[in-house]
Amino acid sequence: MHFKIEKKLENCLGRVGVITTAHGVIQTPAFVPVGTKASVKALTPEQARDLGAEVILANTYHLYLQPGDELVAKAGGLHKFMNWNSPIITDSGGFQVFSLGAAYGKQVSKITKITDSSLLIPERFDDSGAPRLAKIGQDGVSFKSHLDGSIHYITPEKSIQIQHNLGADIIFAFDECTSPAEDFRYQTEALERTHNWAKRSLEEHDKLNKKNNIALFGIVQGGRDETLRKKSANFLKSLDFDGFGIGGSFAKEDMQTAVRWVNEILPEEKPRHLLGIGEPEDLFMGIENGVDLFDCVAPTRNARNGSLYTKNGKINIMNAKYKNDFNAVEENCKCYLCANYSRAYLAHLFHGKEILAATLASIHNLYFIINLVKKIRQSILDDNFFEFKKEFLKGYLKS
RNA sequence: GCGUCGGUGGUAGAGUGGUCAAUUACAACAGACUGUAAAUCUGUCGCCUUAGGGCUACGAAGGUUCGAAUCCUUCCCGACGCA
Repeated sequence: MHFKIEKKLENCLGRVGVITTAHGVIQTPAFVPVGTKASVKALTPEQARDLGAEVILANTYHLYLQPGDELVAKAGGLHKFMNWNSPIITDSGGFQVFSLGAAYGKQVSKITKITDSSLLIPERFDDSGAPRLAKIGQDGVSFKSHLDGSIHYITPEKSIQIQHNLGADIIFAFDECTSPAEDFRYQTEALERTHNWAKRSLEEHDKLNKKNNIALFGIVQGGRDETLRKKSANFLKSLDFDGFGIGGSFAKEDMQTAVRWVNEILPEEKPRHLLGIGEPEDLFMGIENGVDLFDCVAPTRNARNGSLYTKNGKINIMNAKYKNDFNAVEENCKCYLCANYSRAYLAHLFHGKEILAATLASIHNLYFIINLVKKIRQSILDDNFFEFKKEFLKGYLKS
């Protein structure tokens, strides 16, 4: 993998670049659609490619459980298995440590509302007895499969081995994504663990990467604490990673400062991936603060649930007012949905639970988000990032 | 015409003397969703309300009872059986 910066955004951390991999280039900043189980839900790879995706992100834990990384290796690797011949990134399973662990059965996710104070009270957090499918052990994490209840112990070494079997172009170190509700003591302990796992991930990767065709990114954690975040960035910077992920579950208002603290420290010449973030306002924030890659399930999940992006904010296509609306979801949108179908038709597909609804809505949402990042990229090249940002957010956030 | 069974909120379908404005499902209406346990989840869903409650309701009309969707009578409607 090779990363080249083409232009920088003045007086801040933003930049435009190109990542070159064995399976092609990624023009950064870029949005990476999520295809957890080797499939961008509801879309064929051709559809994903046609709407502008240059790279996708799949998941180590889910593919390890089903169909198994060895089967994927036998099939000739992920690219061949799923017929996606462009770059692929795999996440390490670190997010599942969180989503199936501390967050299991709770309202917490990538973004936690800071107003929900009960989530920020440390005393509350002795819930070790609460049911969860992931438990952190000495050496790694014990997962109980949500598919059949079987137990699987994933170590950093194991995660890297699985990812090499899958054969993505960019892979991630195994980490522990923490909840913002954890107290400082726990965040410190978890960060030490993540750092230890980062080193072990790197060592295992170096053993396996004989052909030198796979890039490994380390993941910065540290919760909402400035010293921990900076400590993490400095530590990871000292190791020989090809790039970095910025992880964690955030209170929305903490995200910008956390990203900035980290990116001011991380080496400029290596790409940075803000993990799991992708709402329009977050994309502007991240890019302005030096993020090169974003992945997020929001466009595809929202699409399947009838929530569609427009330049005037999100709309719920199931709302009664769209039943007789024969306009496109978004006027002048060049996506396949808007070029050919009306709001009324899409609303009908959703009300009728037609499977095509998910496909058409996903095409639109992914096109919208991918294209938004492409426009932001172009605005930096054209020296009008801030004007574009202001104009876009004025319309998008007004409602 | 006789007999049997049945008529419950937008629909299907529970309930069969008080805890029933009525289980549940679907539909409807709205909201949420950020490294995918997610084609998922949450809320509302007779009318009015100063949110305490008030009012009208289980085919219709009478009746029994302190009290009826629930019991009785007649009528109307439907399905099936016999003529």
